[in-house]
Amino acid sequence: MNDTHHAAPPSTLLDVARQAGVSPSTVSRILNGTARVSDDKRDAVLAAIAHMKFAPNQMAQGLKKGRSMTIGIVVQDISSPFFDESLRGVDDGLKGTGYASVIVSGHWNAQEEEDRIRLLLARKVDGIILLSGRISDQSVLDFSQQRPIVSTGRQIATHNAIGFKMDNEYGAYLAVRHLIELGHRRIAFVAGPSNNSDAAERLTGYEKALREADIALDPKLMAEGDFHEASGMLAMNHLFDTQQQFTAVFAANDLSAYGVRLCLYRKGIRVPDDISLVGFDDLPGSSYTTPPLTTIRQPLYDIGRIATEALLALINGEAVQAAIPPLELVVRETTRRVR
Amino acid sequence: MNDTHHAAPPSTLLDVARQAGVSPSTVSRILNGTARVSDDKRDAVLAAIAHMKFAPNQMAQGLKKGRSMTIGIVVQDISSPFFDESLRGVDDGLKGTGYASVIVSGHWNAQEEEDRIRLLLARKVDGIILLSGRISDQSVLDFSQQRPIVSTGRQIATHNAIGFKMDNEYGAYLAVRHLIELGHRRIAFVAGPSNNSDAAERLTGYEKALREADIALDPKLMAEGDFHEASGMLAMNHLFDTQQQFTAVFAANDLSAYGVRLCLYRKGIRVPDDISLVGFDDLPGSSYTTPPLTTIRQPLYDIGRIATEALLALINGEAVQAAIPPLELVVRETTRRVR
DNA sequence: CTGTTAGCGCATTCAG
DNA sequence: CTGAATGCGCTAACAG
Repeated sequence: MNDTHHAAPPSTLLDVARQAGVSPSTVSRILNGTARVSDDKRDAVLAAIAHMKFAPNQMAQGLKKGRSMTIGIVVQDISSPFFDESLRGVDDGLKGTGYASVIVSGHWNAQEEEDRIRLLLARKVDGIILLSGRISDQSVLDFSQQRPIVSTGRQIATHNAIGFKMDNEYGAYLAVRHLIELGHRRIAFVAGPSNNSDAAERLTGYEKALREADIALDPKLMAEGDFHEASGMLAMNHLFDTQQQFTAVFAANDLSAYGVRLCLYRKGIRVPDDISLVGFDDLPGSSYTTPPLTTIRQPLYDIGRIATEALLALINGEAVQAAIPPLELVVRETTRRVR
Repeated sequence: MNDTHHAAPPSTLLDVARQAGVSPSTVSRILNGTARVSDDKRDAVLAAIAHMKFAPNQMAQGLKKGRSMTIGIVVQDISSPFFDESLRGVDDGLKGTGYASVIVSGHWNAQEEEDRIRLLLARKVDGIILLSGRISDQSVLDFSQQRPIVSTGRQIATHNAIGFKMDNEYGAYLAVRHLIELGHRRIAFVAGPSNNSDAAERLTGYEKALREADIALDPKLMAEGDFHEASGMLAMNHLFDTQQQFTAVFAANDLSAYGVRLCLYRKGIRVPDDISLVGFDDLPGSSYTTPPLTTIRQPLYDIGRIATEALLALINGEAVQAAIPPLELVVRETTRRVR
């Protein structure tokens, strides 16, 4: 079973010290730039390091320094374009810092999310970024006693935990107002899951825009989805099955807008000629749908990037001053003036 | 600057031992099930653990046991649906194993990829999964001297490194044959980057299918893209600009097919009525394009999952027997018989 | 400028 | 069944 000839036993700092004829501390000093070292010794050590392809054992370093040089990222779905775009921001934010990240998923389940966070804490991550968590603010605050935490989707600000929150209500309001300005008055809404706070806020924005335009809210024009494509399609089918009349649809996120789009295609309804469609998020794929999707742009990449920079600041005890770009309407080609 | 009242100083195994009135070794034994312990002491220890919310420091454990319980994943683009779908497979494969993963990106650059791998090795990951690497097989073999490696896209099999390879040529052949069977003879090809081996193999498959049907290869019908949407659109524009005639397009991957689709939409060309389109990958989004994309299904999720199981087996010195489902044609709605 | 010493938190001999 | 002692690989005083 077990092969034992794995070759090249990883060399240690001690090996390097011996080979270079110096003490371990000298090697350590050179590695960390902790103190001045004479040129000849330095050269010898560097040569030994290169020769043995030595790289310090990060677990040992971490144990000693109390810093793992690792941060934890909690997402809810590791293969959703929504999270992945932010992860790219995190990745870029970490570039050149020496930090690596371990990514875990809460799968939209509060219990699992807490378990994962505990796992990260046991791994001694130096900080945590929470992307769209389900757990309570209080939990976050509790966890932040152990390690600094940056979270999206919540309004917190302590010495060890900060949160960024997008104004979902405003975004939805922008989307619907755009439709209203184009002359639409019968505007259907494919909502997100009611137990999701972002979804709830977007609903509020929808309502607000209608109210402001003196358009009566019609519950029959609203169908709940779950933020995925299939649910958008289902919701739309339901609207048609119940004979609703409308000239526009606002989907609570781009993914469900894709589903709506497919339903419309199946029914031979043209977009935007017959019906206008607006999404929310502006996922990378939304500029390449047919036709390109009008949507509310959420700065996903920036969120990841800024959260990372904020966390690094927290870790280093620096003051954090983070500003995330606001949501904005991106008019593409799925909306047009009602005839 | 630095706040020092971070509260709840993480308790150690020694703290637990003291609180329970036993020796550290006893606590360790209970934690690891290493030896029998009397019930009363066990209860006391368990109580102390619960009371102090103790969780063993994984860095210390790792240093001691020589196992970090972490595996490294190397992708090329952290926010590409292609990789993310495989990452989901990895995530599921790791579930319940106690392993966590640190994901790094090589950004399609061999040098960066090697650097990242060295980083992972320095972090003492217990194994590495390489998703579509750019580095040479020899490099992989060299790295595998230090830790087991499972890689996709290559044909290797040593005691410490195994590779899984999809038959890209066959997949492309399937795609083009499908088009030919529908009566198409002027089939354009939007290739992938020529320095990418998958792309090269897909080109070979395209050529093979044409040859088999006695259709002369027309270089003017081929345009090189880079696997991204924009390049698909550009390539298609180029084909139109140079007045090429064709009734079908085979795009080397789904992303570029999306770009092709948009170009066609812009020109008012209907799919599949005027032109048929086939992609490659079957990304999650491809069932929701308008119309849903006919493509070659690549078992992305399974690849991640199976690679993970294989790696875990390698780590544990078990025999690995992995079989990845073959590529298959998924006929959806972007292809139809030529009129 | 440099070597010696002492742990970081834990698992594992080795005695009892 | 259980405690004392030792060391994983590295850094940080502490002396020179």
